[in-house]
Amino acid sequence: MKRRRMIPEMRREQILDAATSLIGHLGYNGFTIHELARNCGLTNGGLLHYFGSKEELLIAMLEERDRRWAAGILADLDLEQAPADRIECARRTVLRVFRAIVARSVAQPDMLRLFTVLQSEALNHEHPAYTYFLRRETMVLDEYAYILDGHVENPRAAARKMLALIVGLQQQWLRANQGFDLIAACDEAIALILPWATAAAASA
Amino acid sequence: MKRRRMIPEMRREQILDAATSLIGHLGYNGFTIHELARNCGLTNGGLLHYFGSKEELLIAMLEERDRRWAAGILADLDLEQAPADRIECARRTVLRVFRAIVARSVAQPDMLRLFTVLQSEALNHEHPAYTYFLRRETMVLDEYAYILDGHVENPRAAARKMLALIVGLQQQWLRANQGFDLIAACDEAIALILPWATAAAASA
Amino acid sequence: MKRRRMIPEMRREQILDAATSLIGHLGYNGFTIHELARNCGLTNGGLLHYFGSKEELLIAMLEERDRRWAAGILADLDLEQAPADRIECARRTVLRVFRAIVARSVAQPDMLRLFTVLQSEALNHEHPAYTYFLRRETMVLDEYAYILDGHVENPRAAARKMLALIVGLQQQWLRANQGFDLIAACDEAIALILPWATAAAASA
Amino acid sequence: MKRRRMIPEMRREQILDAATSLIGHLGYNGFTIHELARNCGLTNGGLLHYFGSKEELLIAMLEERDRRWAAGILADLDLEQAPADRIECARRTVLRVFRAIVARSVAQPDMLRLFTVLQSEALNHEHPAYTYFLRRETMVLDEYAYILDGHVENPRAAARKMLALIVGLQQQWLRANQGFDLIAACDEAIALILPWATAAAASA
DNA sequence: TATGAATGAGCATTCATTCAT
DNA sequence: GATGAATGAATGCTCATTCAT
Repeated sequence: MKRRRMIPEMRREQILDAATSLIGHLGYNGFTIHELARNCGLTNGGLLHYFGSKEELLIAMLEERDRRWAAGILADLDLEQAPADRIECARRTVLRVFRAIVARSVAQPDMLRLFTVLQSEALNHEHPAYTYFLRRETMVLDEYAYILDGHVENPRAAARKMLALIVGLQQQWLRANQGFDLIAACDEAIALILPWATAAAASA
Repeated sequence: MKRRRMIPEMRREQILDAATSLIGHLGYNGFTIHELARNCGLTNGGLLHYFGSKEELLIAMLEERDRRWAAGILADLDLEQAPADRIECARRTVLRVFRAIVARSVAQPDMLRLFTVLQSEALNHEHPAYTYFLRRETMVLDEYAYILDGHVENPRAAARKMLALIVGLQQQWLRANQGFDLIAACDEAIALILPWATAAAASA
Repeated sequence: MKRRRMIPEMRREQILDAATSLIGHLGYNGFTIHELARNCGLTNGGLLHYFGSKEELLIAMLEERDRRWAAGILADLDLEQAPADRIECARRTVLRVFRAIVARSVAQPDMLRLFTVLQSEALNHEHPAYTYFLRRETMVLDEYAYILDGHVENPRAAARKMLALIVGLQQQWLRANQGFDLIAACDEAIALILPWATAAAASA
Repeated sequence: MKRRRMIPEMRREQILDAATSLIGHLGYNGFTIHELARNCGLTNGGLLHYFGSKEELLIAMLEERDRRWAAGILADLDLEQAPADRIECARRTVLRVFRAIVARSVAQPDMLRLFTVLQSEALNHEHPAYTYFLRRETMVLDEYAYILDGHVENPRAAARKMLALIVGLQQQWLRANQGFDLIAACDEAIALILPWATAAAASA
């Protein structure tokens, strides 16, 4: 067989792309190094040349994808109309942030799938990504609470509900094969937590 | 080793109990027939004597557990103070139903775990429980919408949000190692969707 | 393929026989579970049904073969002309013991090979049989010293030399493809350490 | 990573040093090109640039080390007090030769280890060093017999025993973690074969 | 001279499943 | 009703080797 050498960075990218889709569908326990390698047009060992083991691959991918995910959300925010200060939490900004989060999921459903599937699989203490998602959830809740501060009575509790709504609706959306308008559904959900949002949304 | 013959029904029960816990932690892809058999004190082949294959076991267990789950919720409702008619959808009844659903999760966290883990794993079309959870979600949403009918503007959309909130908070609760008051959190969440619930709850 | 079920004890025996030869030729690092299984007419997993892992197989085999080896030597001693008491260390008995040891190697060269190859491979601390052979050598030296006590000036030092001679000559004999008379060579060697042996041998 | 270019001869030397230790501990089957390369601070392919394959490396190393080994022994002999003629086999010379051989093992235990481990591993006909050690043993026995000629009754048989004693005691010494005086033990052993050695040693 | 991407074969081990007992 | 011997496919990973750079 021909030996197709690729620029390492592109190869890594290719592998992470394929892994995102594969793990997003089959989970960490369900996918195999072999199939991932095949999807990338190389052999078993060739793939492990980049990521020493299945577990390392998972962690490396999660971190890489998470960075990109966050960057994507921030980019969307800047693109639309950047606020002078991201921390300036005017009502419009708060809304725009949560909408950007949801919009990202719609724009990249395979990445949404990845996080959705792994997040549940990683409820188990022995799962290699258990710690990762434990920390991530804490961070996200902190972030949400921070953003909501000043806009609701109990920011921590509101953050929990906001995250629950988004996560729950996303999961329904995936199961329904993306068969309803996730952004609209989330908009309504956000309006539950931020009552003034309805009016703001109308004017947006 | 001693050959401990058991009454078939008890054996089945024992296997399903063990499977609930094991699959709840490791998922369908993550658990092995061998470990399940070991947990039940019998061998590989002995277990498959009851359920012909891993897949059959999964489906049989899901149906059995689902029945029991629903029965448990109904029982809780009757126990407290059964309404003359389950379909009589007075405000108090609506509240009691959703509270009973959440209370069940708190009472049997291993079963909650089972559904939570499988529901995400089964997002994949090829997963043996894909169809099962697709139907289940449809049914649950129908049921929720039916219950909420007359109490909210858009029952279908409200059902989506209600389910999202419950599912999302349950997942957080499991990840946080049951470290917050799920019932209280859900009560607040329910109150978001049913604004009159706060007052009702206070009087309850 | 036909499923040839064997009586477990016979299968174990068959596997240990095949393993003795295979490991004796290739060492622990050199042989593969697959080839051993093939030699026994069963598959990879079928073999590991008996011995859970390569390492377990090695240890189990060593212990089993060692027992049999010692039993063989004792049997030879009894057969020829059993002394009233094995511990009665008259000159003739001492001679007969060492001769029986060597005779055993000649009678079962594949087992000699096994011990010879593993003993050197296991000089490494990380080798799974390192501890085994460390203990074994200590025991053998103790035993030799015990037997030689009263017949030489320094029994411990004599035991070292006796063992060195036997081990060294056996290795030469294996490399020479059994091309010289090991028993004669060892007899001469024994006579070096037990000077009265020559006369005794002549009269035996 | 920095590409540290070295003078080829030094690199070869470095590799052979590392290989001596690694193979001495793990054997030919047990060591890996990768680990050897890592020990030398270069990569897999970089190492094979010097020795085309694992097998070639082994043979090259054996020959190189053997030369050095013999040279070391001769050097030791010359250093002490060179006899006019190495072949002048006066009693003192014979003693000094065998002592030099043993002393070399004590001075370079990693090289002793190398030969000890490989010698047993190479009992197998398929081993890449089989022929090498077969020839080597023949040569050594010839040499020993030549040296012993005139000093014992049967030089060939005495050579066998002498080699067996040295090899056997060396192996014990390695297993005992060098926990006894090998030189003293060998001196005694030599005295078994050359009875006049005791007196000679006393006078030396 | 050396790197490191990639192969292809092979490794010990695991797993769901079958089936004679 | 249950055991446990055995299969056959698969799994993650390792290894010696090749070769473009």
